[in-house]
Amino acid sequence: MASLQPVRGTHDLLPDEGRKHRHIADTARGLAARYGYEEVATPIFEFTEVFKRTLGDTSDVVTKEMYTFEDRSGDLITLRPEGTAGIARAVISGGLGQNLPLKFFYYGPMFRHERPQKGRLRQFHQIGVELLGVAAPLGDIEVIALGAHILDSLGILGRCKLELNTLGDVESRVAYRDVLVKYLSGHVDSLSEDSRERLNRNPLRVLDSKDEGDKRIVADAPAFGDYLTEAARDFFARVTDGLDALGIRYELNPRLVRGLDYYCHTAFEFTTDALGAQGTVLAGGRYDGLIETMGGPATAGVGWAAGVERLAMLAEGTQAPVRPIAVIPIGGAAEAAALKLTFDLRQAGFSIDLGFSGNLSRRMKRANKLDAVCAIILGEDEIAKGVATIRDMASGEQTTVPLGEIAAHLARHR
RNA sequence: GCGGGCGUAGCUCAGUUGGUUAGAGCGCCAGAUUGUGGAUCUGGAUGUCGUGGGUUCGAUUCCCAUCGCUCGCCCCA
Repeated sequence: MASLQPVRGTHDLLPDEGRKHRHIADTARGLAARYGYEEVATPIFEFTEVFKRTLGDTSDVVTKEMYTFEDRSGDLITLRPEGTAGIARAVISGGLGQNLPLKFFYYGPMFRHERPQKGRLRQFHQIGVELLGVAAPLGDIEVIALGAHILDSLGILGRCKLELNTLGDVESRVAYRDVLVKYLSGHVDSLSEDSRERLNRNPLRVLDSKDEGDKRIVADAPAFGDYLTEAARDFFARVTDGLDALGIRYELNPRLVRGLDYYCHTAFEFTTDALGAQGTVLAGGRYDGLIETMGGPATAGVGWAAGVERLAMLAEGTQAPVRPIAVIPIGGAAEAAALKLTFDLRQAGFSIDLGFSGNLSRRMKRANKLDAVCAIILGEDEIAKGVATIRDMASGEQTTVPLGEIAAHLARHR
């Protein structure tokens, strides 16, 4: 702790990158609103139990990545590693289930104690949406369409592909889990150590293993598709039909398994190969059992989350900084007048930069660096005549304007 | 959590086969221009050579540890 370094895996969002984040958040928020999803913000910490219960005791996120601490009242608190659990909790504690369906958008920091890498931080930001109370495939379709729409608006849909799978309903999963465990148990000696562990805790995850040996075994495993109930199969077919109808392209990936335990039916993931090892850009799925698991009424849910830092690395656009008008006093006598003019113009809705010090040349340089649209120059000559000189920074053209008419003269820059 | 690479000015990087004053470009500051920015020219300031320890007459250079970044594994957004 000798040197002043930021905590590992955290970093400062300075103006340049901050504007990029805002561009992404604003784009997403705007489109979400167009689909009827309103922004909500839940606390960034919750009782640890909220995440333990919802994410599942077997997930890595819960077992080794949470920032958990005891607060001064002895409560066990966790910094949220993702957004869905907090929203589900809010739905229950606020009795929001009375007003289904609920359509929420969120944006904020998340915390996971992972090894930092490109596109993987310990404090990172996610945008996400949750649709609660819609059990029909139309919900899955809408949520995926919104995700695709946002990626498209950010100009990165073309570099992503949508992978899609179904995890079926509980009945399907129980049936499949049995045959899968039976099959894998027959090959237990050839499985990787990780997968042997998964076999006990969460066998579906073995399907997702990157180990070459595991892949060979998995290749001959019974297919989940054969064990789907008719209802689950039909549900998934209606989702894919809907995507087809909207012209949203996808690839079926039977190996796509979600890391968090609360998912069922549709699982999807927009991935890219432009980000190295961190290929997932926007991912989510259906989680019908979640709210009930937490002690609320049975409530259907679908949603997704996307990493803002990852989106920022892919997206080209950014929010342009505000171009100010520079007010430039020359000499001590003009400063009082400049101060007053500055604050009056700000009240009138203009974005004004009043350099804090320096002579005319220095202040002009500052105006130029800030990309000011124009400079209002106030010197002794001007003050004596009750006017100001307004210089258009692009053309260099200067006009003399009476002090009382400045606001009107600048109206187009408001 | 495991393995590989890297760490020199605000930024991008050169360099030192261990030896006195560590460099460039960009940026920054000042001047040419005490009432005019962007271009140009001139000058200037920068650094505990990531940190701590060891070897050595001497370490930015070699060794160890540590922190950070990075790539892969893992996990995921």
